[in-house]
Amino acid sequence: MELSKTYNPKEYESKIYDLWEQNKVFEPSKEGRPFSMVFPPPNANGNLHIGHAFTLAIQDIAARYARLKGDSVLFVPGADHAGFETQVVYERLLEKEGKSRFDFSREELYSQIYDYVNANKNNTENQLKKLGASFDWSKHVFSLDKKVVDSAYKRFKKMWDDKLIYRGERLVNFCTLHGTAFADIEVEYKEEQGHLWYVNYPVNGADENIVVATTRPETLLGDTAVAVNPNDKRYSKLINKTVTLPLTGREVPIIADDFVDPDFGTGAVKITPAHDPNDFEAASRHSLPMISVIDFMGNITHEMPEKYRGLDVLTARNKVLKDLKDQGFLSKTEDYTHSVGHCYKCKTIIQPLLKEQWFIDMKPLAKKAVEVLRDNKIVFYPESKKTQLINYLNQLRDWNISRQISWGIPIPAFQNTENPDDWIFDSRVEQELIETDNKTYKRDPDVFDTWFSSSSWPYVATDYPDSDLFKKYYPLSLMDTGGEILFPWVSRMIMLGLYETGEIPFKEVYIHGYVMAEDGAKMSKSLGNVINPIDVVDEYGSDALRMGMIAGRVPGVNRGYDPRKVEDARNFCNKLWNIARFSQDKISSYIKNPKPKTMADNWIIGKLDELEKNLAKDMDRYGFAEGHEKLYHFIWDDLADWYVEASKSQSDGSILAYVLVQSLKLLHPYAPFVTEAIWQSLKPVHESEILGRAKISTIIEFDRAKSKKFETVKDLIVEIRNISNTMKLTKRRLVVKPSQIDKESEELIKKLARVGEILDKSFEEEIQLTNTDIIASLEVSREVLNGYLSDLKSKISESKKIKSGLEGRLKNRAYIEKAPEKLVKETRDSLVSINKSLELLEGELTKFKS
RNA sequence: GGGCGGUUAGCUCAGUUGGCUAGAGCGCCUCGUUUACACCGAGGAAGUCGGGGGUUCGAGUCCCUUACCGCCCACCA
Repeated sequence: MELSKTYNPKEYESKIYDLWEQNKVFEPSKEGRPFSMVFPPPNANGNLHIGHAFTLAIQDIAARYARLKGDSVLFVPGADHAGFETQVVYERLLEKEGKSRFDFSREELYSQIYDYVNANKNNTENQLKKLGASFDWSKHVFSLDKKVVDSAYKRFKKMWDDKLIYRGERLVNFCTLHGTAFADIEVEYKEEQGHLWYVNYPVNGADENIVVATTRPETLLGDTAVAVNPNDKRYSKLINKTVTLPLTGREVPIIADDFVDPDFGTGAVKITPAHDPNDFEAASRHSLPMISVIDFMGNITHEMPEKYRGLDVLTARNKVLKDLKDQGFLSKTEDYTHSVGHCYKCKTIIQPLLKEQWFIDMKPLAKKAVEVLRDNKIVFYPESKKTQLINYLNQLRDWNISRQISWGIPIPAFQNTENPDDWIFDSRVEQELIETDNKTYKRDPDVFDTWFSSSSWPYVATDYPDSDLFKKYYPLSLMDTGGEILFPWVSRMIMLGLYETGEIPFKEVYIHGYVMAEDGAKMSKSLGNVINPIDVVDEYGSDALRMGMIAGRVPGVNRGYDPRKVEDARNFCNKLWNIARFSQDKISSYIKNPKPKTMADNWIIGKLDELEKNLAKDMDRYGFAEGHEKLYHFIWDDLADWYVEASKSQSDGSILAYVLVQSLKLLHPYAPFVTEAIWQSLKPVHESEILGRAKISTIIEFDRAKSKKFETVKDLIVEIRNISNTMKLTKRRLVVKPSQIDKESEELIKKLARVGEILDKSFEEEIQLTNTDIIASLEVSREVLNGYLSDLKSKISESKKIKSGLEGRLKNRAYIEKAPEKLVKETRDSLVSINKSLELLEGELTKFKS
């Protein structure tokens, strides 16, 4: 096959992906140690972003490297229905048509969104294929697949039976625009400029006021107490008295509770149980009534005094303030900065509202998770993420799993129409009403939080509990995700995995940082700095994007996207391509274990051996960037710049073929497309039809002495090039004793250092070479030699500096005694060789003096 | 308030348990078209590793302290 001058990814990538799929390259092999991963399921509703591409790059490299090693690799793709997210996207579409979710029933909306998602699902899958994802597509899991839904029901039932699930009227984080509650972790807090208003509450039976400070004066309509610290002497005589609530005239008690900070505000705090989590807890402790002031639309409820009813929160606040002022209750106003929770989608202020919801008691689940983490049952990269996770788990509150949206898995719970406290579990969720024991039950209209189902991913994807898949591949080998879902996803997979299967869900966790925009800011549509990975693939190729993102990145740290790295990676692919182009003519047939003959042969085999071993070390600890750098420099520097050049004078191409074949294997995880494209064009040269299925092999034997000799000649060549370039030598004649150098070295020097002649005689004007053990010199003119003087002087002073450094160290007795013996020996050797070259250099200097 | 990360060449970043002359890519300068590649080749310049102190024979690496940048969590009447 004729290869074009530059590698054109577009010409090959989709064909190669088809080739892999048709040959079922990504199915787990029967033999080999199990290695398993699930890909964090992207939302089924849209396009992949750069973060997906990065996650995929990491995992795909790990998967392909495992296959290369001979592991049996299970790599499972998936898609998430992303309940709330997707419904928001769909509502935006409806909005464009002038409609809203209120125009449809729950069932209608669900089926519309289902059709919409189905139409978009292929899009995401095709993009993943473009990125080279080596998934076993036959194992694909969608989070609304029957097995996921069944598992959610089973788990809900089990938790219900274990009394881990409870239904309760609790404060939930409610977005009044979207009309749904959120988990604590979904609320976004932001610092905001506000005010602290001081309000007088007249104490009954005493001629005084108790002053409370508040940022939300409208909520005083729902106050059911005033609290002070029990040890606060200022207020001790008022405890158990009552106050008359301004504007409502209601009488509420003054209570004592430890949670009140005497130093904040006035040390007295109004208690509004229906709209503040602390107040809610205090009210529970003191059995106080809870009065809702704000409804689920964000307006003042009908239980409130008539003049405020139906007003939105802000209008109500202003009216309350005016009334307080007019009636003399407002004592003062201060500016105050505090943090306010917002809906992470629409930025509406989150209202803590009282609502009946399903909650999971997290304490026992978190406790088990902390135990396995403390026992180091799961290895984290970077390790610091484990500590962060433990801290998070230790302060975890109960999890609200009810969502008031249509798009999701219906909660399989039914309420007795006659008795609101009678709830039963039943999976007949397609019916709104069911009959059991002659009683009628009505389905809970809510759906599960998406994370409730996605947290079962590791064991659902492997078909827990009885499948062979589960037995072989669970716990998963590696879980890689971005830092942003360490808490919402990783933590819950650990807790639920332990709860349901009794085992950890994965053995290792790799947390990668975000791919930021070039300037280090977060990528976001509103800033217009988003990089679309598919555009990059179209321009530079899939391999280039992968390697460009991986290069120089460490786990857990956010870094900007660097287009220069992608471009460099594209060039690298082209370099490899051209090595193959060059090799094509040189190699004819496949020899499994060729014999290295020349110095260069032995040297490159030595380098290849070193590469394979070091790469294994890097990959064992998921050092993706380090591995990449080693491959890059081996292929570009050692193979292309030295071996290919040296081998141009060789007729036997068997070692070139061997090294190329092994290099393709080792690079394949990082650059699957270009390596496979080359592999396919080199058909007669290797044992395996498809590179994606090739296995790593032990590198053939080589002669270390010959390899070392090549290294010396290489150093000599570099020195000749250096002097020739800086001194601008046009004609290069090298003087060296025949005993110093053999025929093979001579050829290499002539060819690679562009030396015209190698002679066994002295010239009047010469520059002595000092970097190797070979005594040699370059013939130069008097003029050049004079110009060399300053170079020579700086070389000498540099060598002297090094020399004195080495001597200083060796004079230090403590160094000799305490430093490792090997190091001291190395220092002595260095000193010997620096002395030798210094001697030569100083000898040169005498030429100028004479 | 608590926790975490970053600060190394003009730019973007590596630097694994302390070890010798601190690296890479890009950019920059000089030269170059020699039977793969200009998405190229050869050579070169460029860093007192944020500041200060300490431990050590030896510190970019460990400890203390300080400055700046960024992230996360909790509370906020």
